[in-house]
Amino acid sequence: MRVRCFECPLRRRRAFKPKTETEVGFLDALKRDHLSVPPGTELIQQGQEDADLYTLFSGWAFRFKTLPDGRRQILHFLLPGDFIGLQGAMFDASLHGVETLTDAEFCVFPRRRVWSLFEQVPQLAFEVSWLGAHEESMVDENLVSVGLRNAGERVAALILMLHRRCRTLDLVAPDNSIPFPLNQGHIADALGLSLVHTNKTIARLRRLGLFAQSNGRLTLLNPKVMERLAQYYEDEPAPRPII
Amino acid sequence: MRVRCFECPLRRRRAFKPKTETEVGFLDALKRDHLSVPPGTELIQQGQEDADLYTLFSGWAFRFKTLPDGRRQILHFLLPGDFIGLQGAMFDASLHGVETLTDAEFCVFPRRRVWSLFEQVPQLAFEVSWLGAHEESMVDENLVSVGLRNAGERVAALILMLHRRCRTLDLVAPDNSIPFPLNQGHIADALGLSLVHTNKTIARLRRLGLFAQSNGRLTLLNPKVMERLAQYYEDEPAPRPII
DNA sequence: CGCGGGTTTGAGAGTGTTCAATCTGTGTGG
DNA sequence: CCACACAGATTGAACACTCTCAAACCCGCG
Repeated sequence: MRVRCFECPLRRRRAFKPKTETEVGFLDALKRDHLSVPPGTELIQQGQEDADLYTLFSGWAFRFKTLPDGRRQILHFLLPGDFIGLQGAMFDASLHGVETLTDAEFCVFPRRRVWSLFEQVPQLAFEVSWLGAHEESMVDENLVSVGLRNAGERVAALILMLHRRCRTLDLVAPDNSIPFPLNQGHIADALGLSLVHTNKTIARLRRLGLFAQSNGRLTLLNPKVMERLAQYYEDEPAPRPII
Repeated sequence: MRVRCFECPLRRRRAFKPKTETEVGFLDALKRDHLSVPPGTELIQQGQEDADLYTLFSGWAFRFKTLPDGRRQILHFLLPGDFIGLQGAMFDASLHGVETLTDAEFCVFPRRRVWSLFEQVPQLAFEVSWLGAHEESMVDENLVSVGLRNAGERVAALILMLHRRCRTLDLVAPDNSIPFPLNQGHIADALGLSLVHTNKTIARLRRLGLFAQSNGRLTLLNPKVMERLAQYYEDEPAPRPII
């Protein structure tokens, strides 16, 4: 079922900067479709040449690359409000794939019309660039984890980052828990660790009482120690654009 | 000494897309300064709040982040034509530092005026976004290296990537050598390896006859084997924008 | 009840790290 | 011209972290 940008409930959350009527009108005209897919759907395939642009409306997904021999690296995780496919729209082919972790909905924008956005609504073009720069900063952060931190620190940093992102989206429950649809394979592929070692590391941190997991949710039990362990500190971000 | 955009020799190289007179005129008006600095200069500091935007006009540099305890991760290397500081201009503070590897020159653009570029010259705004997306794709690639490849594969992939980038800039000499201002510390910090292990890995690949180094240059001796080792294959890129 | 995906555990083999020294080439001051 | 300082490159050895292989285990589902 179609969701009109005028009534978009996502945009209204306090995480996002408000838009003018004109901007919303333009986006509503630009939006080609509203897509619902199950977990494990490959929204964009690595190498795909005609990938459209999307905003993740609900659910979780991730961006990844695979090597010829099949090894997979998860580049970063996508949460509601994230803009998807800018690289694909700029280059001939998408250099990465995108796959859903949960049931997910997407707003679909035709790739042909990106240029019209730059031409006609500079404010939206600026926000697209902002989102691109923001995505890059998250990849930067992941690269720091994988390049500099050991297994325990990486797991801690990943969980803290996801928890912080959920906080800005008001997805944190009163008991400090967040939805957590990743399995250990995803975590391993995101952190550049083997599945077995990821498992043992998670078990160790859990035994240390840093966090707990149950029925698809993760509860932060000791953020202080986690932050010290991962050397990960970040303040509350200001409201961000949404396309 | 000031270099006017009208006479910019860099832009004329075949690596870069041509610009209209209007675009060049706008950029020439936007350009505030032409900066020359020695090797090891910190052009942008991590956390700096008023960082301007730059185009690397000549020389090499790199973008990096450091953890509170001093460990440093190099995010990616900058070559002539690369656009610097978009993240810094979009956010309150720059989340990374930028440091030169060689004598280098930069075209300086005031951060206040980014918006005017989006507002007045959509084509340039589009190209700024293109460059941002392109930079992200390079960080993606590095993350794949650090997350998935072992030491030998990482070194091979890094050298192949730098060689390919030099090729597009016509920096490859007839003997297949490129300028190579990185020391082993930089390589280690870029690849997430210790200095000692980086040294031993480089020595091994050199003994295998894959490449050679002498007086600040690196010669690719066996690209085929390198590509197979690193599983790194990439075709010649199309001309790209330059700001 | 059996299957499959995801999780857990143990053990041995490596890859990569740390510590500590040595070596080399270059530049500086006497 | 030599002594010395210094940064970067190199080497060896012991140790630690992470990987691979192999096997169980758990749980929801047909």
